[in-house]
Amino acid sequence: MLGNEGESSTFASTKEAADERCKSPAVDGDNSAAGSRYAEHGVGADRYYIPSAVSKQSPEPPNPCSFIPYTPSGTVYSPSSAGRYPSSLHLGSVLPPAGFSPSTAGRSHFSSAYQLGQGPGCIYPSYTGSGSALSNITLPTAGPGMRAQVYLCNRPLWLKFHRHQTEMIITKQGRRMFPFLSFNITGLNLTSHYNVFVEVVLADPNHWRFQGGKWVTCGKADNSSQGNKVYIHPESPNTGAHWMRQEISFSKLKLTNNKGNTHSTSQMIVLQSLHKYQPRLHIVEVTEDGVDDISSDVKTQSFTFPETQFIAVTAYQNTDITQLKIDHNPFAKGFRDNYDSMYTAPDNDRLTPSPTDSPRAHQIVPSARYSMQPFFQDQFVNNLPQHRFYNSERAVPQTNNLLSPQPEDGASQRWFVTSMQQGGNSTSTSNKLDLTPYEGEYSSSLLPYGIKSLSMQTSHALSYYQDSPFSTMTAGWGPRAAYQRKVPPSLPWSPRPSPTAGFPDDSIKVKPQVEEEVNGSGGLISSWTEAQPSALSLDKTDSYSSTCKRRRLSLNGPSTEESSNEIKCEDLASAAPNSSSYSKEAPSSKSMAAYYSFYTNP
DNA sequence: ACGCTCGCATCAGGTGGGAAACGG
DNA sequence: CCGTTTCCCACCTGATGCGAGCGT
Repeated sequence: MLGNEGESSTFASTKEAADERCKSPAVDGDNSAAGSRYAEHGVGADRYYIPSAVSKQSPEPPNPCSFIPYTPSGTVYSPSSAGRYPSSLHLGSVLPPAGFSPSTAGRSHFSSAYQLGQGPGCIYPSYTGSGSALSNITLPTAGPGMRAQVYLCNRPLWLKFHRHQTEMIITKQGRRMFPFLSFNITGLNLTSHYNVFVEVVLADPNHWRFQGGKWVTCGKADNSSQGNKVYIHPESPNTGAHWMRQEISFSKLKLTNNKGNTHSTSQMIVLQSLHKYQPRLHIVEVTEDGVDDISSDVKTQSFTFPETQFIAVTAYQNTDITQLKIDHNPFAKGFRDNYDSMYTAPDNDRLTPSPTDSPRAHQIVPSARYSMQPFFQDQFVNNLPQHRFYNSERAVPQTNNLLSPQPEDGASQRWFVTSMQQGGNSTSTSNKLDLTPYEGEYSSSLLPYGIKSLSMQTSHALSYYQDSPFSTMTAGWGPRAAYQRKVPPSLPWSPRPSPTAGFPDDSIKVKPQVEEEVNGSGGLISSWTEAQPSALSLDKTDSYSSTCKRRRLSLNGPSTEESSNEIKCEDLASAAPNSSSYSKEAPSSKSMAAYYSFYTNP
């Protein structure tokens, strides 16, 4: 479809910066992204980020370029990533420590680390033939502003969904995404103006079908689809300072299958059911009047987060996804059988949900909510989000990473291809792998949060938003107070603590898996892949499916418990490994330190 | 008396489920 | 016949408006 066709072309087509985009960033990003995507998934990608400049400079071959600069960090990953995905994934997990420790170092590190960049090939577009254009595009190191870093604010939530192969409902009138895309951006020129928009491109050349409890390919994707594939952030154009001041949320973005709707096109992205898509974030420097600066191709930067890929559906296929949506989407509270329990018992829900749920909150928290300041962001980013940050380059880098890890780019590509061809399974597997590591990180943080928040009280008033892990962080910060105020009243559930109690078990259970995964980079992958299917089935049966069923069937009485357990497990598992990494990372600010320590300690 | 804050009610919009309709 | 899509439903959130209470 559109996306595929050419990212470059797509972009070009895209109104705003089509021209420019074509040239560069977009393309690069796409490619890179794609590559990373398949190879690493989100995980790897997140972790690895490359300087935008680099990535842009040379998408494909570029990798080398981007790489070079970041090599150092790259090296770190390379080992891990080098081998294969798994490794990369691991890397991601691993990297954090190394890269993270120094905030600054961390960044560079990340950049290199991030494979996310994904090579052109990875993404479907690339499939079509990626673009040389991309590769050609070179980002000048461009000014300071050019080195943008993007952090996926609600990544933990995305990872949760990604694990089960995210599904997004598309309706005639348009349906919002959930989780929705929310980013924190750094590295822009404060005074320069940028257009920020999301493009959704075909993630692979397959048509998907849900059979036997899992997604399998069935035929080729319909590339002929037409319709808007780009959603421009309503606040565009705006200054770099504006974009970096707070999280950039695309919560209003709607997905539709109604090609005929030209009116609402600007607000809706037209997709085809049962096709897999990959959202991409594009940042285009424009003139003050919002006109793309044609003169500078370089000014376009693209970011792809593999964990945000999803399959468009008109009705949910996987009950796990349905349950996740219900548990985390505030608007779906009405479908929570154990609504009460969720608050009381399931920290997980609360914890996870809230953080995740309130992607906004997450996002907001870090930036807007707390009114993070640059330094904070850096810290934040460096510490936690590092993984998440991507430089525009990052995309390339990712590829690089992939490449790096794998000496042969081609190999990486093959891998991608294979995965794609394989179908959901392979992809899913990879995803899972990636996810785990990341999740671990996040989850770890989350869990603690959850626990704390619960005890603290927050969530309630805060509801979804508060939950965000950051909230905990916040706790340290001023904001928290506010939350507390509200919470008390609403919080009937002092019980939260209990949930915590529950964690231990889950955590323990989970840990083993995580460790295994982490340990063998190569092994991990394999294990994951294998696990996935089983894992999925298991998970479903155990946690989600049970939950789902319970909800619908009310099979399991204590659905809440199950759900909570699940969540906990995930979080905990991830947390454990990560926690260490976090602790390792040096929080730049005291608050951060406290924050981390807080989580880690538990 | 004026201004501010808080609480309640209302409305618009979003969500998944289920059944019906549609198409191959 | 089967899979997919569409429509309607009940429920929930969030934003907004209005009024009451309180402080200056």
